[in-house]
Order: sequence, then structure tokens, then C-alpha cells
Amino acid sequence: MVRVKHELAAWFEEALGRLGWIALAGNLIDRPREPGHGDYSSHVALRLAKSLGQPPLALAQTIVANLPPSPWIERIDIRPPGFINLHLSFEALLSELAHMLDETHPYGHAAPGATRVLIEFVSANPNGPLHIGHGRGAAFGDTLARVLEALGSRVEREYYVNDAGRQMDILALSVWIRYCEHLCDAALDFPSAGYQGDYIRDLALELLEVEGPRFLRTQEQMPETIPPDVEEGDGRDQHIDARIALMKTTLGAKDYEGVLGFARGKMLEVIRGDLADFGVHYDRWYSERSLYEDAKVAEMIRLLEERGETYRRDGALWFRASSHGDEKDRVLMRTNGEYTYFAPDLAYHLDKMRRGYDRLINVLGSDHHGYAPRIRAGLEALGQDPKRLEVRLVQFAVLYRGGQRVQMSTRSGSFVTLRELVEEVGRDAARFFYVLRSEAQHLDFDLDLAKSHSQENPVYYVQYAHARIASLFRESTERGLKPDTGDREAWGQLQQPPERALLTTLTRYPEILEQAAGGYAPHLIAQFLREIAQAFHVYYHAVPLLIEDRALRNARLGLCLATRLILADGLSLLGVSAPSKM
RNA sequence: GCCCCGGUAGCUCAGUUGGAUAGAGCGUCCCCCUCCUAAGGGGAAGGUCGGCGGUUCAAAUCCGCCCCGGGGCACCA
Repeated sequence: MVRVKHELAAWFEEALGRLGWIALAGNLIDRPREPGHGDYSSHVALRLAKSLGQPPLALAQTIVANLPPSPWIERIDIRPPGFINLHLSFEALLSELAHMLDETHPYGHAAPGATRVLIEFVSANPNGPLHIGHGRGAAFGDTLARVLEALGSRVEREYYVNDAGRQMDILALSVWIRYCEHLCDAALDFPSAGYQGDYIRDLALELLEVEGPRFLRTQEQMPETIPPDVEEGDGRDQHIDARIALMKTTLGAKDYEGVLGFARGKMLEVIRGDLADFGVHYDRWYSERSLYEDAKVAEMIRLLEERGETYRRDGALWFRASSHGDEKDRVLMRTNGEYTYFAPDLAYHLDKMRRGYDRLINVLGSDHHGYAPRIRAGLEALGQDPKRLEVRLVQFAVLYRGGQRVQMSTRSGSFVTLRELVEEVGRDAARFFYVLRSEAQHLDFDLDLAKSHSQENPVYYVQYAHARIASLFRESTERGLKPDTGDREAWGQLQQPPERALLTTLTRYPEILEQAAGGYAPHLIAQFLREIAQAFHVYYHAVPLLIEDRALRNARLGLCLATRLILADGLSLLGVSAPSKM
């Protein structure tokens, strides 16, 4: 794959090398906004002026004089105060067009290389269905994975399943109470810290269906050893923990595990289904429990201890995180002998490091931002290079319907699930809207806009351009004007301003992909697809395509096909379909 | 209090790692289907890039302080 921008940068470096001027950090070659400033430009003369003590305009002239001849460039302008503007030759554009039409090598993609990347995203606890916040992480993570793959990385997608610990106990308790309620046909005491959502009742019914009533236990009265339930504070946790303990003794270890295992398995199934229907597929579901079973947590702790990174205080085991850039030291094992969430998670990250990836990417919700320094500190203490870990925080999404903010609250279970969103607006709109904005931005998600099949909806705008081209080809065939995009006879006539503009826009695609991958910025692709669609719609209006002149018609249809291929490619990177009819 | 993210047109947001006259979509106001999909196109109005300093030939972009919005600061996960 040829990347014009790289060619031009190398070209400039050659001239600078000849002159014995040191190459500067940063970009040598830009895309100017102003069309009159050429297809590419360089401000290198401006930046060299100071260190060389010469006026930038004179430097620009010297540099240009030392540029070897290039088939890419037909004209070079030097403009005050010292910009060098480059105008691509028409031949260069046509050569790019040929690349675009080569369907064996998608334009802008790179051949698979040696770089191995592990991207972990979503990793929501399996204690409920995914909600729209997870959806954004899913869309971002998966799109990023696709973009990195397109540029040659070997990417693995991984979901870390927090299937151990207290949350699973709360899930089991919640399901069990609903199960018993259903069997006794009576409302039981439901802890305020339990999971309130309707899906818990569904799980309880399924449990009854599969396992029968064998988990039913009756209890006349709540034992007095159970602290009273409260809405807020420590008492809330104490109450539910006591209820969990009571459930364990009441059911016995085997039946307790029966309920918990069922609920966990079902919940994972639900999540997996939600993601699959969203077009997201994982290479690995990594279980937190397996870390215990394989003694990886204990081993990690031992390693930390050997390295003198731990100490005991107040009966707990602490990690010296503050010696590695974290705000404070962190507890690994609580006074009650149980690990904190941090311990297995650090063991997990150590495991990921040892698996030999060049880069680890974690996509987390923005509420986890304080967590990254802790993991970095841990990895450093374990002798790993924390710079190999890249953490991206995805900001929250807020839904709007009818101009009103849709209220959500996890505690009461009244959140909008990813599945509901997809059912309401469709997968294409959901995925497109999610990645239309930078993940660092709070997202206002307008449900009405996402649903509307009209011009203000950017998804349809882009898809419509694709469908229009497909329609052109159908129409052409129907009229007996069989398209032959291999016919290059009249390529030289693709000189109308709108078609040159379209072609020039398309040549930016490889640069956009590179930027999106390098900056973890898939939103650039969504934005750029809109630009392509716009350039195409303008072209479509301004220039008649299905004309009598066979050669020119084929040339124009070739340009249309190139547009279609790039639109389809970009959409597929976003996980959005490219319909051929709308 | 400390930390992170954000503040750009009426609204929602881009802004190529410091470059030229700050852009797009929507909304508003004009205009365009005898014609390959009007889910489209053309045009107009709309800006103290949160504020004040600083660095630089050049700042929306880098630095400092301040204001506003969101999030985070557990022996929770």
C-alpha cells in the first residue's frame, strides 16, 4: 500500500538530508484546510528559520530547489511567510484510484505484521444485563480492535469476567429470594443492597424451571443475629453480608453453589448474547475464578512479598503502591482474610503481561480512572513495564428522548439496557452514534435522531451514499450499459472539479485510518465517512454518470466503485452495515 | 481539599499533535426534482475557541492561575 503522505515526508527528508539540516520532530507534511493551499503542505521552513538564522522564505526556496523530481507532484508554490504548498499530479491521483479498486488489498490497510495487541473491554460484572454505558465501551473497544487489525496488528479481544467474590454472592442471594417468593407466593424481605431488576425474577423462574423446587427453604422469622437493613451506609452491607452467610448455612455448600453457578452461567449467557447481537465477539472470556483455581493470585502475592513490596498493618496485607506513583498504598488482603478486588485484578494483568503482547489496552468506564495508577504501580513492582499498558477511559452516555434526559439509576434497576437500545434504534445507529464522538467526551445520545430515517441522521446519510452507488450499478446494468470498472481508457478525463474533489478526499482515507489507530480515535473514521458521503452526493448531483460515452462512463463508475469500497470498508470498521438498497 | 475528563456557532461536536481567512452536522432563512434514489444538492446568517497572564515568527492547540460542568478519591467492585 502506498501512502502518499509518507512518500512526501521521505521526499522532504531527502532534501533536508542533502542540505545537512537535521530533521525536526513532528510533522513535515500537513493537509492544509484551504483548497487553494494545495493538496499537501509543509511548514518545515518556518520551523527551521530560527535555528538556522535565515528568513523562512529563503529557506523554503532552498529546500524546494533541493527536492529531487517527483512523479507525485505537479506544482510547488512557496507562499509567505514560508509555507511550501504541494499540488498532487493527476497521475498520482489516478494511481491511488487504481489502489482503491484493487479489492485484494483494501485501500489504506496494511498487511498483518508482528505486533500483538490485547484489548480488554466491557468486562462488566456478570450481575445484570449490559446497559448503555457498557454499550459505548463495547462499540469503542471493538471498533478500535478492528482499526488496529486493519493496520496490521494481531489483535485479541478479551473479556475479564468478575465471577468471584461478593457480587456473585449478592446475585445468588437475590435470585434465591425471588425464587422462594415465587414458590411461596409471598413477598419476602428483600435486602436494599440486593439486585432489584426484573431480570432477577426472570432468572428465578428459569431456575425453578430447570432445577425444580429443590432449593426452597422456609423460615418463619429472620434470626436476630441479622443486623437490620438500612438504605445507606455500612449497615446496608452488613445486613446483606449476614443474609448471604445465612443463605449459605441454610442451603448448604452444595446447593448454594448450585444456585450461584446457575445464576452466574445464565448471566454470562445473557451478556454474551447482548454483545453478539451488537456485533462484538471475543477471543477469550477470562474468568476471575480461574485465577484462584490456578493459584495465580497467591503466586502474584508471593512475588510481591519476595520483592519486598508488601507489609502488614492492622491485620491486612498492603502493597506499597505509593512507592510506584500511586496516591496511597493499597490493601491486597483484608483483615477478614479475603482478597480485595485489586489482588486478582493485578494477578490478571501480570498474566496478560506474561503472555507476551506488545501492547495491552484496557477500555474502562470513566468511573475507574483512579484505578489505572494502581495497576501500573502493581505491574512496575512486579518487574513489568507499565508503559506497555494503555488505559482508555470512556465517558458516560446520556440518553435523550423527546428532548428530555432519560433518567437512569443502577440501584433501583431502572437502567436502559444495551439490548433495549439496539431494539429501539437498531444496531447500525447505535454503533455509529457511539463512536461518532471522541470517547473522552460525554455523549448525548438522541434516541429520536438515531431512529429518524431522515437527512439529519448521519448514519443514514453515509449509508445512503453507499446504497446510491449500488443502485447506480444496478440501473446501469438494467439500461444495458454494463459497467466495466476495469476500463481505464478515459481515466484521464476525470477532470471535473467535483470528481477531482471526490478523488482527493478518498486519498485521505489511509491517513485517517492511521490517525485513528495511532491516536485510539475511531471517531475520526465516522467523521470522515460523512465527508466522503458529502463529496459523493455533490458529485452525483453535478456530474451525469450513466452517459452514452462508454469509456467516460466506465471511468466515472470506477470512481463511484472506489467510493463505495471505501465507504463499505469504513462502515465495516465501525461495525455498521453497508446496505445496497434503502 | 486532591486527581482525571470536558468548556469551540442557537444545539451536538470535529479540529491533522504549534501553522495560513477556526470547520461540520442539525436548527433558522432563501433556492433546486421533466433528469442515474430529494434518506439528496446549492446559498445566507451565525464565533472574544470559558477568563486572565505567559512561551513562540506563529496558540483553540503548550505552560501557570482562576471560573463553570461531569466523574473519581474504600480493608466496594
